[in-house]
Amino acid sequence: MAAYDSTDRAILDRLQTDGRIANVDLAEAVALSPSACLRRVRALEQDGLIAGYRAELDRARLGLDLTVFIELKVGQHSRKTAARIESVLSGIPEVVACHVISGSADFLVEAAVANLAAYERLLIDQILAIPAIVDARSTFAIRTVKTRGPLPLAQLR
Amino acid sequence: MAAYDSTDRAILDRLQTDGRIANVDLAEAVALSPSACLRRVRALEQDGLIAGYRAELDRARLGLDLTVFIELKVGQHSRKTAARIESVLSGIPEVVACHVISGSADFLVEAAVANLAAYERLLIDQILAIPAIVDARSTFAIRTVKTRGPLPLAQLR
DNA sequence: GCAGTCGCGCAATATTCTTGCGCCTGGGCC
DNA sequence: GGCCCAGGCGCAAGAATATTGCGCGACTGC
Repeated sequence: MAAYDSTDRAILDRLQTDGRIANVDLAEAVALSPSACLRRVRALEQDGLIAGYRAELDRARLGLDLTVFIELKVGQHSRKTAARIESVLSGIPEVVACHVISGSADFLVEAAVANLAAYERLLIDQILAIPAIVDARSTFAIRTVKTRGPLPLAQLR
Repeated sequence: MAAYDSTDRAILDRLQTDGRIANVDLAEAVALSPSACLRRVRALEQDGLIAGYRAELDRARLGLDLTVFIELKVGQHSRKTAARIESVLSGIPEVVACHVISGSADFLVEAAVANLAAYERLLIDQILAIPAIVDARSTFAIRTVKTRGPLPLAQLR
């Protein structure tokens, strides 16, 4: 499949908001029969547009009161060290997101931890323990206005 | 409800990975009968631990090739301007996350856009158009190692 | 030891998912 | 203009799943 219409967009839009909506209700919301709707959803999954479904948990209620952004600098760059660093970082449960970035740092990591003590353990024992990481600069989220918001669909063709 | 056990954790863990798993299968995965499992899930939803369910879309396939982090500085701070800025920022579809942060900037925004042209429009027409925003520093994600990863559950009591 | 509470599994019912099928529509081609 | 084909739809039936009431057993606190 290569072209998507406004119905597909409506489906994606709805599923981004409520990923567990019954197909019957989704169908009604986008003005299709359940069978046609389900076929569209399956096609979107097949195409990889829908990568999966996730339950969205509440950080505060989980006891994760601290969201921290950590910029990391790497000493000697090489394909090998980069791969190693990435695999270690993404294996840390507290690491919720991780990007290779432009600018003065090399990685931007988002971590969710319970408190400052947990943050310290994460930073010292896990992140700074990675060889080749020479610097870390942390920024704390004082308040989260929006997180994991829906992706825009306007550009979809 | 106030105390959670390892079965609750297992349920949350599973639902974070596959938010649309059939209750029958979830029940089997956590070694419960379907009815008991469903009651647990409902309780977790009621408690707000499960905030909702979302379809996870693929940015690249949506045509969102650029993830940008934008640090914003605010000129004169006041409760009112802060509230205004937040509401405008979270209303922008491209803004996928937004935090009030510590450090030299005031806001950290994550935006998903199609390309540099779209980024420019977002920055100039939408973000810098907000009064009281005096500076913006953008960092581009060269590659995304991990995004919207599962939250850690180890600290849950 | 006993009553109360909580959470479980079972089973029946309601709801939903899923798939085959025939129909309609629109585009390309004589 | 008319024909043929492909794609997508709705309908309907059967399969699977969700949902709820109910009784039972285990643990708690007295």
